[in-house]
Amino acid sequence: MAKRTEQKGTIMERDFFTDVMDVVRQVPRGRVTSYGAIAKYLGAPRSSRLVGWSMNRAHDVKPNVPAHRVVNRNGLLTGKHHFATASRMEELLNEEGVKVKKDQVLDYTKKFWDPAVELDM
DNA sequence: TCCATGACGAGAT
DNA sequence: GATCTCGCCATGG
Repeated sequence: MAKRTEQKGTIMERDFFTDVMDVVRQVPRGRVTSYGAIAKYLGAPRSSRLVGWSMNRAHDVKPNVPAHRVVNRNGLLTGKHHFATASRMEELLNEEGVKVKKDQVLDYTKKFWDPAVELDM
């Protein structure tokens, strides 16, 4: 796990990007999380956009990053257009048992996986 | 250097 | 409950 800081402002002491990748890789199969949840876990609850920014550069990262398990706070597959094909994200989720309807994760609240709760705190 | 943009989110209207 | 507005911070023109 990446080193974190409670202090807002010193959060970038370590690659925010790497932190995001680390958290996303820990999302279990069949579960999803949100950009905001990750941002919050990393100590930057207001910087969810940075999470999205990081995800944009996650396609090349060596250890596979299950980016399809990250959706926005509404359980909407807002990042599907950044995958190889627009249907790739939905396919991957379905394979893991996460049903998707119209870019919307069904039972989102049940499938939701909050790192801040599931990991430590 | 200033401005617009973005896989977002929360609060206000 | 649908929309709008603003905050966040890195990037690119």
